[in-house]
Amino acid sequence: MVRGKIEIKRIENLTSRQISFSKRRKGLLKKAHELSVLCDAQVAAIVFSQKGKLYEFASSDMKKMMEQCEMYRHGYFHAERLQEEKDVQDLKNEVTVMVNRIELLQLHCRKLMGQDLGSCSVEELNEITIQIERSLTLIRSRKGKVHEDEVEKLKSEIEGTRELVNERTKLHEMFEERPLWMQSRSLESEKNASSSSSSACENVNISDVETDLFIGLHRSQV
Amino acid sequence: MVRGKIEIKRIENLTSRQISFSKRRKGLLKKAHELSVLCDAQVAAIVFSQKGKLYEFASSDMKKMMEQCEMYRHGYFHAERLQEEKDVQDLKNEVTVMVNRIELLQLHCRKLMGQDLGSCSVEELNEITIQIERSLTLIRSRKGKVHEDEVEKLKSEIEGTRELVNERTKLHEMFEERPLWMQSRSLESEKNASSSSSSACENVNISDVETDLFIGLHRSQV
DNA sequence: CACGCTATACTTAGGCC
DNA sequence: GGGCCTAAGTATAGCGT
Repeated sequence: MVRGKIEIKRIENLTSRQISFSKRRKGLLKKAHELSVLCDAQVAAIVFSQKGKLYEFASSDMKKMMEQCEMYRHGYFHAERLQEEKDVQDLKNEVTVMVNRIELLQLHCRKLMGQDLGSCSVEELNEITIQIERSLTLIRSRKGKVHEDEVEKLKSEIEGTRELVNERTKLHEMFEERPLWMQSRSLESEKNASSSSSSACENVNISDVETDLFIGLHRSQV
Repeated sequence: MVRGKIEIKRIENLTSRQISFSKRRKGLLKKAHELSVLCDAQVAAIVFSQKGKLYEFASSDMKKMMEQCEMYRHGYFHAERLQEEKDVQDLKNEVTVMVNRIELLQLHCRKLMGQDLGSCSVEELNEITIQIERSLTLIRSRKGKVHEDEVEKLKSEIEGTRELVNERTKLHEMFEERPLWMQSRSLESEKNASSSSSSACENVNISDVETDLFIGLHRSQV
């Protein structure tokens, strides 16, 4: 029956090929199984027929590996994948909500700014007017407050300055004579008045000499 | 040499097992190859030695499949994965931008409504005041317009009503005689007046006849 | 380990049911 | 398709090198 040894190349006769496929496939899986048992090894053999039918052998560990592989191939880990999709959907929803929120806020702002009033009913216009008048009151009161504060601040600054001046004056009083010219001038006028009217002549002369002296002192101070 | 047929169970002798493993492994891969060629099928055979060394045969398509499988196993498709991560990041950025946008808008709104003015400088307060005053003007003008429109509408309604009344009156005039008693009475009085003053008597008679004719025509039309 | 040998066991092409 | 038969071809256990 069987003559020469067969050549390893595609069997052209369909029937023969199908028969061979069946026999050899069984043989291969059997041998895979024998190998895995006899030699205690991890073995897998996978065969697809031309029609796409799957035949396989896999020793226990291999089986696990292949299942994992299959899981990854069919849209990787389902749970993970679903979670990711859910997260993305949540984010998108969030964005939508925000877009709406922004539009509403914008509309509100625009209405407060007197734009896009075309869609407003008379009631709405009244409400906005009331709101804006209230705003105006609030802002004016705030401005008033700010101004008051400023005035207050300036006043306290001035107060501070006056105190400094007072302190300086006090210090002058405590550690110095009152400026001499002040004293002398007042004395002078008094003396002139008194001298022109009726007083001692030597006194006038003495004050004259003293006056000269004071002028000199002032000039050196300037 | 080889006596009885061997039993398919783990070979206890290590050396024998290793030798068998080597021989049978080669045999298996050879048979896998033969099957794939002879029968034009997709075949893969994978063997791990106890030491973890890998030996395999895979026909072309299987090779691709296994590579894909490997890719999936090592953190599924890189490109896809990266794209997904990028998309998520983009969405998150978008959300952040929107959150900022909303905060700004809210602040703007609140300021326009006279709230949270604490942080405003005098200049800003002035700006807001100007804006609000402008708004007030716009809203009032809008209100005025709305009222005008309403008045206009009412007026035109009234006008419409009046026209209807006019039309009704006209129709009455066109298709109906003035109530007979009115006409007769006025003619009567005129005749009485004219005849009683001074004029041709035949003329008065002729007009009487003509009037009678018209009355006849009108009655047939109604 | 790898290779060769050899007797034996296993596989399988071809045929038939 | 599957099962059986048979003979030729193949694989391989156990041995030696």
